[in-house]
Amino acid sequence: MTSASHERSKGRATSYDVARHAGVSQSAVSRCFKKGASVAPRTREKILASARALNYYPNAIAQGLITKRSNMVAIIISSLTNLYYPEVLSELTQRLSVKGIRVLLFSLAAESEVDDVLDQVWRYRVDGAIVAARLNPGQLAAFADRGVPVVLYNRIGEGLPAASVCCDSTSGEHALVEGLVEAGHRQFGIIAGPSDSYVGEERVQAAQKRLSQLGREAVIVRGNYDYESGDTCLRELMKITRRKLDALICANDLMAIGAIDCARINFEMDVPRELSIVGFDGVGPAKWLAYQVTTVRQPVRRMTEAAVSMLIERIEQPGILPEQRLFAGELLPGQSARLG
Amino acid sequence: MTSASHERSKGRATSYDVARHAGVSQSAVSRCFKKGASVAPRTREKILASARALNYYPNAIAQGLITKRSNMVAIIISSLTNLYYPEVLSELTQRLSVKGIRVLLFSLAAESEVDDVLDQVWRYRVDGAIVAARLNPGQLAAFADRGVPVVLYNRIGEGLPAASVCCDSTSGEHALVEGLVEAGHRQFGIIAGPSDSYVGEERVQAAQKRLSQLGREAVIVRGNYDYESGDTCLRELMKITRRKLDALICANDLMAIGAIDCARINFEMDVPRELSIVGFDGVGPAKWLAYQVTTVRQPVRRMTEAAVSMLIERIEQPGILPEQRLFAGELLPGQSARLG
DNA sequence: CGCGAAGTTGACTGCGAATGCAAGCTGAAA
DNA sequence: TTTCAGCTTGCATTCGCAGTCAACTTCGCG
Repeated sequence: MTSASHERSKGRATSYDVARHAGVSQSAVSRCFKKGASVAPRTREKILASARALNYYPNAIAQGLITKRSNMVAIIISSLTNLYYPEVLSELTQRLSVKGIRVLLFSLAAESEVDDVLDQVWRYRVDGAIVAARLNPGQLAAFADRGVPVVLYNRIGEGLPAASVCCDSTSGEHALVEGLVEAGHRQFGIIAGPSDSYVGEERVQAAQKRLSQLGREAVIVRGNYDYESGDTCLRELMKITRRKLDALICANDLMAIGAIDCARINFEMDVPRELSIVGFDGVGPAKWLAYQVTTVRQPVRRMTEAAVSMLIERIEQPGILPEQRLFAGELLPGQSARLG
Repeated sequence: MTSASHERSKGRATSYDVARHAGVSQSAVSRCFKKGASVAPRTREKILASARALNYYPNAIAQGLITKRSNMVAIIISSLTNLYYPEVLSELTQRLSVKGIRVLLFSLAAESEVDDVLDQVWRYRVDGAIVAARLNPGQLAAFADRGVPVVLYNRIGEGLPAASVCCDSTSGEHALVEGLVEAGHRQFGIIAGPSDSYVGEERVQAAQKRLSQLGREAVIVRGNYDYESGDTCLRELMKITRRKLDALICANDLMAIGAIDCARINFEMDVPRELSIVGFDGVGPAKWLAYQVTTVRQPVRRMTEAAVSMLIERIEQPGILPEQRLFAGELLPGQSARLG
């Protein structure tokens, strides 16, 4: 049934086995699997036939050793459970795969694990890395030190310049804030993200700044980016503002959704009539009929495409200067807020 | 600033560099990084100091070549956007990481890509694979052929026996169906998953079988596992049943959520009073206040743990017989259905 | 002081493929 | 037929590390 065991059942066939089977040298076999190499058509066919017969696949490990290119990149993501990252990860993986690059995935349960993860990253001699987690300056420097190109995703280099792609929080938050102010909201609240989230802080600061430019201010509480945070933070804000809150700006969609549910179900408020709630990201559930969150959608496809091409550029010609690509988010009006 | 360039700035330090720096042989360095090896404490310290000074990290690629163990496993997942898989992936990655195993991630955009992915899997000489995608018998046989252990996740081997972990659909669906029947529902509908989903088919068959045992039958339409499917399939069912539908069984939570929204918003029905809707999986959003889906929760943590330990067993002692581990799901009553 | 066991250490080889170099081959022009 | 350019091909070496084996230390004990 399954293809019969050929000559050497111990271990997989090597290029030498194929060479012997085809009556050529190992070099010829090697060249056969490298495009642009000089091999006569007849020879190539003969070798490929032997390779097929022996079920030969070039050993990428050995190739990596000699060429010093593993064709693997590390993707380091803090919390995959964030609902926003799965889409990013999936996009990145598929785009890299098209370029012939494999993904070595590292998922962090806690920030403290970064150093352990980097240890592994160095050992595996990855050609580059895409990082969606917080790196301290020392960790970032280590990449430069070792000549491993990095592209930060929705982060910027702290202390050192680094290649990065980000979604511009400023224009998005400004648009949201302006809409809310124009619509006549009076008591603003903000649910921030965890303090180690770069984009989270940026979003909150952008919102705050625009609010104060327009002569308003907001009460801020800090959440954790998850659904429950939306609930608990909204409760806290309602307490602080004595239920006067009528506009809520959340650092991401998931908390906005949590807050919408909490407002409707626990406080029996009408969203958006009595309370406007806005988010950020444009994740799948934000579009669900029950929520239709007013939010800013990150252009994930373009961002991942940029991340991949920036990384590949840097792998192919090391030493390119750091570059930061900023993508504007798209305002999705939704139904969870009254905008002017 | 960054650690100065030592002797050889070309490329990273090798075990020879460390050996020279410490005045010992390369073998000694190698032994230093392998636990249980015989090295005098003084020597070990001297070597580790040199390693630190030179920023040496053992080359996992070279190690893999010689030991024939890459310490990498492939994880092959069909659609990461499924909302259920991110949690699985994150769990798997972290559990494997604890065992010193790295994850090479393959995300399929289409079923047709499986063969291309497998090609890469063979090349990278992974120690094993965890597969949450449909494999045909030939593809499964290829793993056995090459001696690469596989564990199927929520799938079973078609044509060949294979190690697998699954969540038992039968008992879960039976419980749901029994509850719905006892509560006196009369017109049943089922939204199935895509036909290439093993668990999807199993769930539907289990539900159907129990329904007919209890003297009921259901109208079935096929969805795609996503939110929109819940909407479109519910509309179709309402048309077919002329709005008589009062119990809806969905093959997963995401479609159940889509159906709940559609029922409430488009058909202005009260869920669960007029229409009971049940799902399967127990994904995060199913617990959200707006839905509180009546569903069966898969014990993801135990399942991933089982998958990892089964895989590691098979890596360490090849030839263990195939084994199927079936986990019972936990009925979560929720608020989206009236159960008897 | 001698002897053997246990503990350390280094030389050497090989994992599987890529590649520079030189040799062999082909065919076209002279 | 001779000659030279342009392809093909094989040889030998290299990548970085693990593991075998033999040689060398050390130490306890008689």
